[in-house]
Amino acid sequence: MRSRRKDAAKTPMSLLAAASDVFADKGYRDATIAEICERAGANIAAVNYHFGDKKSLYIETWRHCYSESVKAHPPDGGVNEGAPPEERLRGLIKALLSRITDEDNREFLIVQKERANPTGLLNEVMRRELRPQHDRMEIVVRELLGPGASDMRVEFCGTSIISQCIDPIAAGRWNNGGRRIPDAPPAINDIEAYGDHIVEFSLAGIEAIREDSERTRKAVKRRRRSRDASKRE
Amino acid sequence: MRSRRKDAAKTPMSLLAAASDVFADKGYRDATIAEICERAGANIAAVNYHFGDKKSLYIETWRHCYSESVKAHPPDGGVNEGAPPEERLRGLIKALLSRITDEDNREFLIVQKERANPTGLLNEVMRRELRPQHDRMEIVVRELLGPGASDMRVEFCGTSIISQCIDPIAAGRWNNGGRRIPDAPPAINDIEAYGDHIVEFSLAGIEAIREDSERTRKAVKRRRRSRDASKRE
Amino acid sequence: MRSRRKDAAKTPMSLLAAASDVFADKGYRDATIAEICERAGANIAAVNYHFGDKKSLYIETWRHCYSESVKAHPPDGGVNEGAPPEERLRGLIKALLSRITDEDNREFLIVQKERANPTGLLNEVMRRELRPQHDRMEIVVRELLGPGASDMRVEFCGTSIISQCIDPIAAGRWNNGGRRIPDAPPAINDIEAYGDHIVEFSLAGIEAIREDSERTRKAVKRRRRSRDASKRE
Amino acid sequence: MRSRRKDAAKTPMSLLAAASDVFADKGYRDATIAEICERAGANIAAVNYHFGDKKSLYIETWRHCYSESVKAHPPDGGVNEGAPPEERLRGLIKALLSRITDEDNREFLIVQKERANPTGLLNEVMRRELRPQHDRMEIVVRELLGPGASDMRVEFCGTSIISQCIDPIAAGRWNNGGRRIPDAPPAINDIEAYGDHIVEFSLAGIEAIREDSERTRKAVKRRRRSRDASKRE
DNA sequence: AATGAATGAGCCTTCATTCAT
DNA sequence: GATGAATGAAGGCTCATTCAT
Repeated sequence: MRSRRKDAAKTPMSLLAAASDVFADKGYRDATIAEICERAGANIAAVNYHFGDKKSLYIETWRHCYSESVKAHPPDGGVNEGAPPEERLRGLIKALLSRITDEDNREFLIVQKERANPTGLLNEVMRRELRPQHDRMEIVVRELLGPGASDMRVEFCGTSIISQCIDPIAAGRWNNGGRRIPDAPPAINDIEAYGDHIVEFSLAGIEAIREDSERTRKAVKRRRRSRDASKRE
Repeated sequence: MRSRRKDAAKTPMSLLAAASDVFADKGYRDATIAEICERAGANIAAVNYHFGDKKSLYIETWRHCYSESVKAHPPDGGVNEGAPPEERLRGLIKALLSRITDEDNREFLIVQKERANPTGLLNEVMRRELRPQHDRMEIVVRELLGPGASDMRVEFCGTSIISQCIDPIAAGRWNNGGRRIPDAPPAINDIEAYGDHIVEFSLAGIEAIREDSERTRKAVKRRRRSRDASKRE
Repeated sequence: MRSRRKDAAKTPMSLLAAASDVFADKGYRDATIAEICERAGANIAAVNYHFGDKKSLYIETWRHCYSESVKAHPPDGGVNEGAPPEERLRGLIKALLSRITDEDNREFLIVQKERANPTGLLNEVMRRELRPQHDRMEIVVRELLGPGASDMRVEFCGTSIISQCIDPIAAGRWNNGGRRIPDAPPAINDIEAYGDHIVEFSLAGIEAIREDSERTRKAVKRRRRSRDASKRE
Repeated sequence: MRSRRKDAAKTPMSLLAAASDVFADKGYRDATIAEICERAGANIAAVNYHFGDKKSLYIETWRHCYSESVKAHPPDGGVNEGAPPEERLRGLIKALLSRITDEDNREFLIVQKERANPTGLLNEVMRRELRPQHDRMEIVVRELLGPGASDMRVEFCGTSIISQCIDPIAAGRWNNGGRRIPDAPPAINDIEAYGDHIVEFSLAGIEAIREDSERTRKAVKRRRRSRDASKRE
């Protein structure tokens, strides 16, 4: 007979694991407590007993998945902080892609479902994830754009990069075991190549924006100077 | 009292309108026939009478929204087919953005919900939309990349562009009446500016990929020539 | 254009024909007005318009089927009233069998359904059929059993004969187009042979009952006489 | 208040009992889960909780009724296997009659309803009952008919006997608490006497068929012999 | 005379949650 | 600490019937 003490925390963990799968697969509403308990090999009352209600389980499940996700995928992609911004950008992109394409990662799937059918339960908790991700991206992008870039330009570039990573994966537009809708838009077969593409594509995009940005600033300066001059006249 | 006969086609239209709102807001599963009928001012059996069942109403609703969406937003953005590819790209991006940020457009929201929680009911019907969209993008991108670009590079660039458009909107990361999650990553306030940004960012990205692509081809040629030469020796 | 006058009675007849099929196939409860109207090529309100409600249609349908059934199958089997009782019995049996195995006859099927799930709607109307059938049988059986047979013996013999005819057909235990439950008890392939069998089997049965009946009467007489004798002593 | 735990198996049994009554009374379609639950003193969701759905409850109910029926009415009527066939026939008839007239027996009523309005749900399960019943009858009948009887004659005699038992009861043509259609054909008041009648009637019928059968065989032999003789000449 | 849109009651089923052990 | 029987609200769907033309 197994020790009761040791198994004490076992059922909640099984429930979390099962809930991760089911919530990731079906979203909050379509997931049923019955299925979660069954997959966890637990009683149907186990969720309410251990977590209070479905909502709390949902939040707890996200936390669980998020912490596992962070553990498995350091957000800097293993690139040193002192590395040149191009390398750090590559690190961020690679890290993001590898995180959201990790087949063991339920957290991204849950967030995607939540994004489509918001329960509002993860609002508070998700900011802990999305905000820093964006901030990290912003720092690198700002460095690449140069000190003269406006906040809007920085944000736009950050959005461009993150969107390129997330959208095709969120849309299932990549070859994940081949279980995609046939005849749909082409899937991404080679995630690594796609990552390289994003880096190359985005660095060029940023560079163009930077040049444009500097041109604009000079033009503004010029305008301002000539205006000042005309004022002085 | 209003005439019943004259309103013959009115109830189905009211149902479609109500269903558009509810499905767009809650997705297939969370939407209830009761709410749809109530909003349409119809009896609870009206859906089954006019559309057979919830599934058929769902499909019909998407068709309805899609046809309205296409009517309101021609996919070429009003740019002539003979225009230079840069202009046509700008047209595609503007058209896509204006379509999916149109507050009267329920079709995009329904597709996003369907993407997250697939019912499978729109598979066949959605291909009619997604496929052409992708194809149109591919044609312009291929023209911009030049004849030497591989299929994969064309697909990647197309994906990059479409993703930049869709993802921030899908994520609600734009200022749509201010009903956004507070303290979330920054919203896009100026959709028009964001569109211009995508065009500039992406044209530069494509140009970089084009140059890389041509370099690669030359390198391959060089290698081939030298290999042939060494063979001949 | 067809004359309206002539078609005046057409829809009710179509409805009766369709209702015959559907009621015979599914019974009162499982039959739906929608299906009946659809099969009749009539509007869904036609039943209520022409017959008032489902119940009235049901009764009217039975009447319709019954009168057609009687027309097609004279209950004496075509045997002359002056014929010997054995021949008249054969006539009754043949007539009953041919009526209830007639594939165009819906009346028997409706009665069987009504028997299993009584609506009570046909009670009054069915007596017009069942009573005379039983009475006719009783007359012949009484003649065969002789004047000394008790009412109970007459009834029992009548029941025996009618049951042999009805039950296997009601149970679908005959080869009606082969659409029977496989591996069920054997079906009757040759209805005519089965009819001959019933006649032979039943005549012998009646004869035995008759002999028994007479034996009993004599024994009773004997007992009565001896009892009277002992009384006199 | 009664203990819940101890009553663990009580609700399903109550449901089965209530379902037996309701299904026997109204058949599958007309029976409602609401009524069954109400009669069982259970919640409306109890059926789905304990049996999954209405169909499963139906099948389980039949199984329940059938096993109770078999327990209460051994099919041989308590007659020893070594007894003469006349006695064994009497045993079969008495057993069948007592089973289907047992007022506690719901199984027969359910089968009759199923026979009229087949759901198909009991097909597989009913063969387990009908087949053996028929087979048992066939064995005795064959013994009584003698070795020369054709299969068809055996089947016909078996059908005759079983039909005499079932049909009047199925038709409600017996005095079951007086709740019969008034003015209908006469009811069987004395089931025991009717059983005796069936035995006497049928034994005579079988004997007649046996003699006919043997006559036929001799005639065939005679014809064959004379044909052979004429050939030899 | 006849239609078809519309109704509302009722049915089966699902599911998160509670309760007594 | 943990179970599983039981609950009740709610959802989708069917169908006989009604109503305004």
